[in-house]
Order: sequence, then structure tokens, then C-alpha cells
Amino acid sequence: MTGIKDVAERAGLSVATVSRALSGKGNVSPSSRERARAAAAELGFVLSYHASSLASGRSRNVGLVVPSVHRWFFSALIEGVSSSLLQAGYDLTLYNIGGDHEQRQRVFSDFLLRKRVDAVIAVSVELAEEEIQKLLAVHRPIVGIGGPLPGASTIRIDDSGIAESATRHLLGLGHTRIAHMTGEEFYEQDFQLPGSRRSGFEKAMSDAGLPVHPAWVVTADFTVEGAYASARRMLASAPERPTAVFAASDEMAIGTILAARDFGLRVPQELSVIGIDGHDLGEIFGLTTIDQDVKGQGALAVRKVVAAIDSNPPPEPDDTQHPTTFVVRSSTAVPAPGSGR
Amino acid sequence: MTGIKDVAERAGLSVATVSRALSGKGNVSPSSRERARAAAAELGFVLSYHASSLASGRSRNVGLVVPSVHRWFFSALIEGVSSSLLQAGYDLTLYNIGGDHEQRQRVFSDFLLRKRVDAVIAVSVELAEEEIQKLLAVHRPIVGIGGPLPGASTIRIDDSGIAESATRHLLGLGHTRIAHMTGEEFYEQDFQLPGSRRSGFEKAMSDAGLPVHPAWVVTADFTVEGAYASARRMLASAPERPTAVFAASDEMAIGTILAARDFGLRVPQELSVIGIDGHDLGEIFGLTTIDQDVKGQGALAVRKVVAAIDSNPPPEPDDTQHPTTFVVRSSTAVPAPGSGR
DNA sequence: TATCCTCTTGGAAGCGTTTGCAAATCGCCA
DNA sequence: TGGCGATTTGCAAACGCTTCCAAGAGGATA
Repeated sequence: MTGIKDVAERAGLSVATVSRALSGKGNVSPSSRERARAAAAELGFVLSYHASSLASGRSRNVGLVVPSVHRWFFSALIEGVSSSLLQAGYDLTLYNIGGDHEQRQRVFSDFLLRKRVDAVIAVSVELAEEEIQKLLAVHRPIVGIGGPLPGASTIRIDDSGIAESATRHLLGLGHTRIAHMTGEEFYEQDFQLPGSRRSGFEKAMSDAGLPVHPAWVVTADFTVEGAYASARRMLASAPERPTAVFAASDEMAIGTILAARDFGLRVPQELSVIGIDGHDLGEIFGLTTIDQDVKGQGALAVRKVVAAIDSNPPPEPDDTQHPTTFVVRSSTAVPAPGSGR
Repeated sequence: MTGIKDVAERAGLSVATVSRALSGKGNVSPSSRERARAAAAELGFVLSYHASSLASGRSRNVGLVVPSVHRWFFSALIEGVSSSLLQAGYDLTLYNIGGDHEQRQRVFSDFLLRKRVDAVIAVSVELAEEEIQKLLAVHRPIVGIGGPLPGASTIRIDDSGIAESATRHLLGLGHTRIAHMTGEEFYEQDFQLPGSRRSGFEKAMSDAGLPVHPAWVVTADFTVEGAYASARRMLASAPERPTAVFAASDEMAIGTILAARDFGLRVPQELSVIGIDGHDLGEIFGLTTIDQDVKGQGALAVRKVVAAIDSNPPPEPDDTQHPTTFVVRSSTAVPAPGSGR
């Protein structure tokens, strides 16, 4: 193993100077810098990660905690975060705590706290205030996406607001028989999200003086498959069918469209469907949706943690509301006369 | 920051004994072990990751290199690998080198070689023999999935064999007008995979004495959207339509089914579709496919690297062929008389 | 009881960097 | 040419563990 010593020797410099030259910190004359670089290159030398981290206290490594990598939202976010981090010269350590509660605990006690990461991005994961404080206490900035984190910075979208405008879009088209597919509440994740979207839906409905039909508020697990099953159940009872469905995610909207097709219901003529997300498949399903720019959220999260990492004192926690875009495609339309009757 | 010293002091033991007690290595009397544990717990002490790594040379960290997290195959694999690693007490560092060639280089020079990981799992990423040797030289086991890695252990499926049997399945149903949707060759990734599956297809066709119609061998980018566009083009020319499509991935099979529906072609009556993968959405599309047990492959990869990490001398590289399962659903059937004419 | 072996324990030397501090060097102005 | 401030450089002390080595303790055997 060639170490920095070998480089120093070869370059005719001291270890300290080589370290400064390679890291770019501190003053080094251009000629020394060049000699150090050259020697390192010739020897194929690369700094030892652990030694640097131990000595400097910085890992150039950010932990990303997600409850799933499989659902679209999370995989899109991982894409966004990973490419931004790579740009910034940081590694990404992925903690998929999808499983049980025990796994989640292990991640916290065994992994996150071992000073292995410089910062944490937590997505749709509910953290106890105590856990957050523990991290912040050792100067580990933490940014939350998709839910409030007491005491930490967060990025979120206006869930209730966009749910409201999605519903209003349907109302504006003349729908009155509107269903809502919401998410199931999971243990310690996805916390208020389904609730916020649902309350936006209810608000828009009540503002319009319309009742919320209990049988038309169905739940699914945020996946296409789950929504498909759920939608089939709801759409099976022909006489009492809604003319429009507002799904709390695009995956669920797609599942609903697929279920509708199975029943021979044309979208949008006999059933309008709107989702939230900006899923890549939205285009080919002609899905009207509200795009929440997931990759942008990921990139923003990275900017926040990176800024926080090299800021001293730690910045005040703040709460950023990420903008969304209404994308009107062909899955929503004026209800056909007599449809859903 | 409380260190191991504080724990030692509190437990009335030496630092050395505490280290042994907490790591479980070496002989420690039960009573000392208990005292060490208790003291650590009381102080909320967690070993410093970097210090341990530096001193011991082990990181308990495996690097996973993927070209995308977004495509189904990779996200399923990440799920499998991450949960297995968590079980085994390893961290997962994710390198998504999807982007450009330059990113890929950086991952190699700046990240992987910095001794940051104990082992590497490379998925559908072509590595130069030299790169592999560099890793192996510093005792960093490397396991490849989805393609041969000269000098390293690999896990793969019998691409050409399953392509052949997928095609034979269609032939067996009586199809003769069979199309194949294959993947585009990407720069430095997905290497022979599309080619192998294609050659399996060609072999089955020629064994059956059937010609391969050039217009019916189309390419897409392995995604639903790409396949959808590609399939639309192919299916647009009504008179010269195939009666069956063998897609090299389930995502592409689904894209094909969606395109077929757009043309009012019923699946399987007017178009049979078969894929490869075992995609979660296969069920609701009634997709006939060959399940390659992606999570199982991920778990196996983890077992291999973990075994290799604590084996000395390093094990001989080996090539494991992972089993696959033929799943017959409702997207394939006997061609309707006169269809595709 | 003396001897030998095994199990425990503690001391201390690393592991390979970064960085504070002080010495050396340099350029410039008077 | 002498003096001063700004740069550049090297020494050596961390960083917080792991592990080698030797010494101590405790039994078992003769």
C-alpha cells in the first residue's frame, strides 16, 4: 500500500505539504502542488478514506434513509439525490428501513450514530425528536422530505393545497361524483401525507357543497397493484360508480386507470382520473397530474445538507415548500351525460 | 464525545478489554463482557466507525454499483441487496453511475479505490480487467451480476436459454409471426445481455425453420415508455403485424401490451406477449414471463461477498447460474385464426 | 505443593491522515 | 542592504480504535 509518505518522499516534500496540496486546503506554492500531484499520479496513490475521516472528522458521505426503494417516489428521489451527491463529491449510504421496526432501530443505533455520515436525508420517515437531537448534537445536519421533522430542516409540498386544486379541477369540469383513493397509514412512515391530501379533497368537496361518499374514499398502499385491486372493488358496483377519481399518487392513478379499462370504462369519457407525482409513465397513460418535481426535491435536499455541513454555526432549521406543476393531459374531461348512473 | 476510554474507565477495565468485549472477538470473561456492555449502554457509547475501520482495515461496508436505480431490475436488486446487507450488519454505499462516462471514472478513481468499501457488487456494469485486478489486489472481493466480469465471481441467468424457451413457448402455441423487442446496447453497460437474449430468440426461430423478419426485431431502452413507443411503431403497419411479441424485459412487455391496447388489439387473442423478469406488475397485466428472482440474486450476491470478505486466501472466482421460473399467465395464447394478416 | 497450561487482562504500538504551531523563506519597500 | 509582513513548509501531536505481546490469574495434574 502506498501511503502519503511515499508520495511525499517521491515529491521531495513533507507529508504535511502533500496533504495540503492534494486536499486543496491551506497555502501551497504552485510548484509544490504540481509536484505533489504528479507524484501521486505516478504512484496511483489515493487518499485513505478512513484515515482522512478520522483525522478530519468529515466523511464526505451522506446517509439517505428511505422506507422503500421500490415505489416510484423513492426511486426517483434516490436518482436525484445520488446524482447531486456525486457531483458534490459525496458518497451516498443508503438505508432502506422498509422492513420491520427492529431494522429501523438498528439503523439508528448501529449505523447512523457511528459518525459514519456527515449528514442525513430522511424521506417519509418519522423520527423522534430525541433521535433528531442526538444527530444534531454531533453536528450532523438532517433534512427531511415529505413530512415534518421537529427541529430539523424539511422540504415538502403543499399536500393539502394541491389535493384541493386537483379536486377543484375535477369539480370545474362538472364532476360531482368524485372518489378519492388515499394511502394507507404505515407504521412510522408516510405520516401525515395521506391525511393532508385527503383533507384537501374534503375541503374542496365541502366548499363545493358536495357530500363525500364514504364508499368512494378508498385506500391502497401507494402502488399500482394495490390501487388496481382497490379500484376494482370500488368500480365493481356499477350503479354507484363515481365519474372521477382523485388518486393520492400517480401510481395509484395508473392502477385505477388499468382497473377501469378492465371494466370497459373509457378514460376520460366514463371515468376521469387525476393523480399527484409526475410519474414517468404519466405520459403514456395520458395522466393528468400534479408534478412535484421529485428529482428537484432531491437536488435541493443535497444542496441543503451540503451547505449545512460546512456551515458553522449550524443554520437554523427551515421549512421549504417545493413548487409543483399542474399537468393537464387526457385522463380528465367533462363527465359524459348519464355516466356513472 | 464519549470514547472507548470513558467506557473502560466506567467499567473498571482496560480499553483493550472493552474493545474485545464489544466486538466479540477474542476471549473475555463473561463478567467483564457484561460490565463493558453495561457501561457502554449507560454512556450511550457507539464505536467510531472510522477509527475502527482505520485500525482494523475493515469497513463493514459494501459498494453497489448500478447504472440506474430507476429501471425495475435495478430497484428490485437494490431492495434485495440492501436488506441482506442490513441483516449481515453491513452498510450499503450506492454508486449510481447512470450518467456519463466521466461520472463512471470518478466513481472508480475517487471512490471505490479509497478503501472505503470492503467489497463491490457490480450490476450490469462492464469493468475493465485492469480495474478488477486493482480491486482484487487490495483484497476487495467483487461480484458481478448480469454479465461476465473477467477474473471476478459472477451471478447470471441463462439469458440465451430462457430467451429460447420463451420463444419456444410462443412457437408451441402455434405462432409463426413472432417479433422480438430487444434492448439497446448502452455504452459500457448491459453488455451482452440484449445480444444473448436475441440470439436465443434467433436460435429458436431457426430451429423451427422460421425466418426472422427484420422489421419485427425492434429495440427499446428497457423501459415501459420506450417500449411503448417502439411497439406503436411496429404495430402501426396493420397488414404486416406479428401475432406474438417476445420482449427482452417485462417492462418492455408491458409497454408492448399498452401499445397493443391503444390499437384495439386484444391480448392475447390478437397479440400474445411474453417477457422476462418477474416484474411486480406482471400479475395485473396477466403477463406470461420468466421470473429471474431478482431479490434472490441480490441476496446471493451478498452471501458471496460476505463470504469472500472474511475468507483468506480469497476464494476462486466462480460463475453461478441463477435459476429461473417460467410463469404462464394470460398474455399468451394460441393465435386467433386469421389474426396478424 | 510445585509445575504447566489455558484463559484473561493491560500496555502500547500502530492504522494513515489532518492541522496547529513555529520556523524558514520570499518579496518588497525604505 | 536591512527589516517586515505574508507565504510556504515541516514537525509532531492528535484522531479513536484494534491487536500484538507479555504478564497475571486460575486450574488441573503429578
